[in-house]
Amino acid sequence: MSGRPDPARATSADVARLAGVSRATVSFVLNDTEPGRVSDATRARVRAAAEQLGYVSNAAARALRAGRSNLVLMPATQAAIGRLVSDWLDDLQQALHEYGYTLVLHGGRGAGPVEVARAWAEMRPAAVLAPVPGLTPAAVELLHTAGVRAVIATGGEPVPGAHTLIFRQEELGRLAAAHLIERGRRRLAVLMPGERGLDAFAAERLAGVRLAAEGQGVEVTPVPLRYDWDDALALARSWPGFDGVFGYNDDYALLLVRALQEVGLEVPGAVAVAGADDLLPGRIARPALTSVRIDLSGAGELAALVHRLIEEPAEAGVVDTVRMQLIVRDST
Amino acid sequence: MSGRPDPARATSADVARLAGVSRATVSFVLNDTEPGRVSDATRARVRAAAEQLGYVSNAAARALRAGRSNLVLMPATQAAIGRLVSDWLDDLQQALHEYGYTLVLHGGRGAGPVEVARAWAEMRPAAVLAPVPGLTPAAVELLHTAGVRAVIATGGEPVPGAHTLIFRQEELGRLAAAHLIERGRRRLAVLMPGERGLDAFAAERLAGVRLAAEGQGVEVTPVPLRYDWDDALALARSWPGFDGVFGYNDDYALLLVRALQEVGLEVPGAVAVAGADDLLPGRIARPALTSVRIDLSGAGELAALVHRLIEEPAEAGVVDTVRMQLIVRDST
DNA sequence: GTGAAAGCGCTAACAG
DNA sequence: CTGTTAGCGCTTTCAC
Repeated sequence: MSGRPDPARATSADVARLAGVSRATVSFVLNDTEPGRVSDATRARVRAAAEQLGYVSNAAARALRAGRSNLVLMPATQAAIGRLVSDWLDDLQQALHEYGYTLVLHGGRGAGPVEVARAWAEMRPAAVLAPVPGLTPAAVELLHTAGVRAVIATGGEPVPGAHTLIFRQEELGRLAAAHLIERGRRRLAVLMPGERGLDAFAAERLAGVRLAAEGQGVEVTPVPLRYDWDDALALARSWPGFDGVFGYNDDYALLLVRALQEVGLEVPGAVAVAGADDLLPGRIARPALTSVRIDLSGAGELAALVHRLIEEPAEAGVVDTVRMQLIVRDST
Repeated sequence: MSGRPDPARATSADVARLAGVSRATVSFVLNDTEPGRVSDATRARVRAAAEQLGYVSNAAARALRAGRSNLVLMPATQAAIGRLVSDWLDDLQQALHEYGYTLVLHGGRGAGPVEVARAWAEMRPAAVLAPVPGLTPAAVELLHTAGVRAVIATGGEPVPGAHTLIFRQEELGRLAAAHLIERGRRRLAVLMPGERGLDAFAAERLAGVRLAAEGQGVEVTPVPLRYDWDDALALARSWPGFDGVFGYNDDYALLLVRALQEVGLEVPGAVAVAGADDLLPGRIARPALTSVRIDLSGAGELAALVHRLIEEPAEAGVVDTVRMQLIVRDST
C-alpha cells in the first residue's frame, strides 16, 4: 500500500518552464554565478517559480557534473571517542560549511581499510580526513585514483601520498609514563581498551609508554580492560602489584581508580594513575586525575587547509598543530 | 578551475573497453544483478579489468540514475550527546549496512529547520532520521516533496506526515521527579544545560518534571548550568535551598553532586540528585547516582523499519520502542 | 540578456 | 548470452 504517490519532484527544467526561461538561466540565477548576466525581473521570476514548486537542487546531479561532491568525509568512529572530539568536530563542521563543504561522518565499517576507502571513494568526496590506522598506503592510493583531491591523515607518522596532520598518540603515553617514572614508579600498567575502534590508538599510546620506560629499569605491561565495572573490579581484585598506570584516557583511568579504591588500594599511595584528554570528570574526581591535555584547537585552520588542498592539490606535506601538555593533579 | 589534469579516473566504460564488453555487461557483473546472464568467463574478464584499472563506481551517477541515494541521514549533533547514543549509532550503522544503506551523520547547522531540511533534501537520501525539534511540519513536507521516502522523527509527539519513534523525553523528567517527590522532596531544581543542541531536550524533560509535580505542592525551578566546574561551583555556593534535583543527565547530575559536596552540602542528605542515561560514571560514583535508564536497544528493528518504509512508503505511523526505567541508587 | 545542447557515469529496457 | 541506447538533473560553453 504505497501511501503517497511520488510527488513530482521539481527539477530545474520545471522551474525554467514555469518561469518561462531556459534551464541555463535557472542555474545562473539560483547559484548566483555570473552576477550581472540575468535581468532583475527574470531573476525574480525564477526565484518565485522555484519557491512555488518547492524546488530543491539535486546534489547527485551536481556532483556528477562537477566530477566531485562537496562532501568532506570522516570516519564516524571518531565521534564516539568522546566529548573532546565531538565538540571539536562541531567547530570543524562549522568552519568547513563556510567554505561550502559539508562534513559527513561516514560509518564505513568494512572488512579492511581498502574496503572502507572504496566505500568512501564511491561518494567522490572533495576530501577525506581520517586517522592513520585506516589510511594505509593502498587506501590512500585508491582514494587518489578515484579523484579525491585532499586526503588528510591524522597520526604519528607521515603517510605516503597523504597530507599528514601530526598527532602523536605515542606522545600521550610518553608524557604520562615519564611523569610516573619520575614519581618513582617502576612497574607500569597500560590499560588497553577492548572497545571498538580504540585498539589502534591504544597500541600507539602503549608504544609511547615503552619509549619512556626504555633503559630506566621499568617494567611495562599492557592490561586489557573493557569499559565495564565488573571487568575493572576483577582486575583490581587480582591486582598484580603495578605501582603506576597509564589509563588510555580519563574514562578508563577513572574507572580503574574507582575499582582500586573499592578493593582498598590507595591512589596515588599504592598506585599512581594518569589519564589523557583532560576532561571534566577527571578534574573533579577525588583524587583529581593527572592527565595529558590535548589541544584540539585550530578547527578553522584545518578547514582552511582542507580548502586549499582541494583547490590546488599539492605534494603530500606535514602539518603539526596538535599540542599536548601534562597536567599534574592528585592521582599521581 | 582545475589547475592540474585529474588523474584518469576509470569509469565503467573504461572497464568495458578493457574487458572487451559493453557497459551494460559491466554493470550486470559488478552489481551481481541478473545472475546467470553473463558467462563465467566474461564475468572474470570484467572483474579483472575493474581490478586492474582500480575502478570505483560513482555513487553520484548511480544516485542520479536511481532517483535517490542509499544514504540514511541523521543530524550529527546526535553523536555528541554521549556514549549511550554513539554506541547505539554504531549498531544502527551496522544494521543499515546489511540492508545496503549507508548511515551518514550530517552536520547540517543552518539557520532553521527548513534550511537544514533543504540541505538534507539535496542529497536525496533514502531516509532521514531526526529528533522532533528539527522536523517541523514544513521540514517534513520539504523532505517528502524532494522525494525522501522515509522520514522518521524521534520525539514525544507524533509528527504529522512522518513516522514517529516515540521517545518521551518528558518521561525521563517525570520518572525522576516522581521518585524525588516520593522521597519527600518538595523544592525541585531541574538543571538546564546551556550546551549546543541540548536545550530542546532539556525543555521537554523539564515539562515532565512539572507534570509529576502538579498538584503535589511541589515547587519546580529550572536552573541553567553549563558543563563547567566553575559554573557548577558558583551554583552550589549560592544554593537556593532546593532539596531535590533532576540533573538533565548523569553528566550534569554528577557535576552538580561534586560541586554540592565541595561546599559541604550532603547528597542525598541535604539534596537528593537524580540523573538520566544510567551511564557507568554514575554507577560508580559515590554516592552512586540514581538515574533513569534508557533502553536504546532495537537498532536492528529500527533498521528493518527504515528499510520497509523505503521500500513501500506508508502512511505516517507511530512506533514505540524506547523503554525507560528508574534505577534507584544512593544519591536520592 | 537568453537559449540550445553537450555531456558527467550509470542502469535497464529492448534488440539482437 | 551480449550490445545499443535512452535518459536521470545539472552546469557551462557557445551561439544568438
